[in-house]
Amino acid sequence: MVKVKEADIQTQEKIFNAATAVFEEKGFAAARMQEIADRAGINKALLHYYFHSKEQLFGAVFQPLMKKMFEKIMSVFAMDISFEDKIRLYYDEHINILIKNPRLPLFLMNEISHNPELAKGLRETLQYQKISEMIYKRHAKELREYGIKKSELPQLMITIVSMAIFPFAARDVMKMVLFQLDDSKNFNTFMRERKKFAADFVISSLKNRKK
Amino acid sequence: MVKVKEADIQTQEKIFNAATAVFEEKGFAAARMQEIADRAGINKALLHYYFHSKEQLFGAVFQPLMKKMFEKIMSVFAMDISFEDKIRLYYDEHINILIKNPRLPLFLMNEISHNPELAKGLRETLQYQKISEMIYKRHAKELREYGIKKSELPQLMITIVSMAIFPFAARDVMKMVLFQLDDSKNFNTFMRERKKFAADFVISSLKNRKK
DNA sequence: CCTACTTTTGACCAATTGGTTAAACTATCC
DNA sequence: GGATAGTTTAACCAATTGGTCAAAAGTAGG
Repeated sequence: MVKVKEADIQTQEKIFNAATAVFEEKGFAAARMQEIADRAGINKALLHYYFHSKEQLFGAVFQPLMKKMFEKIMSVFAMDISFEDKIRLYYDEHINILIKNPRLPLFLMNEISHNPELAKGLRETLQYQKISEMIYKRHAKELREYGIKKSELPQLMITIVSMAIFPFAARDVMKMVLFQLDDSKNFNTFMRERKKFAADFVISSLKNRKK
Repeated sequence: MVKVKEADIQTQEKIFNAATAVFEEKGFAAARMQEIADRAGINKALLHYYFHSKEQLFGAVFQPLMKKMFEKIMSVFAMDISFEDKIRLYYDEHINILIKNPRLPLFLMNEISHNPELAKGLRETLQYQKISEMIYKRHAKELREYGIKKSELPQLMITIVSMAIFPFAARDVMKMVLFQLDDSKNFNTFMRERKKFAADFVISSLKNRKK
């Protein structure tokens, strides 16, 4: 019988965590297997004992991260609350997550752009088509009132999402241009204030549209 | 006397163009000096004859790209037209540029996040403080009307900019989730339509703010 | 304690990579 | 047309990197 001892799981988990950290910090190309092994406190040979290759390890780290992030984005939009509440809840929840994982958006977007294969699973996982249909049905009245045509839904969704995600991707640029050098408290304050600003901004725009 | 023959300039330019393409495609870490030499149609030794090291070559490519892009963003906001016209002009011009250089935003943000030193020159180049003061003075009436406090100007600016830039950073994800596989015409159409959508969205929001 | 199996390690390897060197080539000036 | 200075090349090098291997160290059951 195959034994799954505690040590196994511990080691595999240690590797997984170390790999996540290193890949997220450095990106796939600049990440070093040696550094992952070091941070996991193990030998490089043991690393290859648990994960055949760098590619495989990367995949094991990347796929769950990607799935978790995109599902989180979509889940709010699938909830049974008013469109206005959805927008407020989305900014609140997503910005909270991103404050805890500020490097994630840039990491995900960059790796996917260098290897689009990585995102192949997303279509089935996210089922944008279905969610989009559902949103348009559930909020038919509001969206008609706002004058948002079905064909404009992608524009609206991307607009909403970009206001939360973009600042994290542009984080270091913003720190340099808008704030004092490497003061990350300023940035987090900015993002916490942004929850309300962004929600108000979007809702205000929708309520004022000329149909 | 130091001669600057045509061949010199040609060679240096060929290297510069090849390096720009390769760095932008692969990123610093994954870029290979050999590939840059190949694409420039020259020897790897000659590459090092014109640019001592990979770092130096990267700097020579990166700095002008970064400066050009950020100055372009700022220049529209410094013009002497109404705030509403500024917004429309900004989306029109910047999205046009980005359609021609779709990889640039992700490239710039990613390299800066991996090496913040790269953005050190931006503060003096962009002079956000000055431009921000100037905007607030020139559009005092409009901004008061919109109920935008001085402290909220960064939120507004980031909002405006994010709506144009974010889709390019998330390009491959969007292609996968929203559009058919690798059909870049769809994406460009989306972005051309976005010029109007984004401008209308921002202006509509501003005009409807509760002060 | 002995056997069988899994986990861990140190030493090692082949390929890649950024970078160098010395010689060949080209152009220019006198 | 030869000396001088800049340009280009092929061959080479040292360091790094992902990956392997065989042996050692643990672990559990009988």
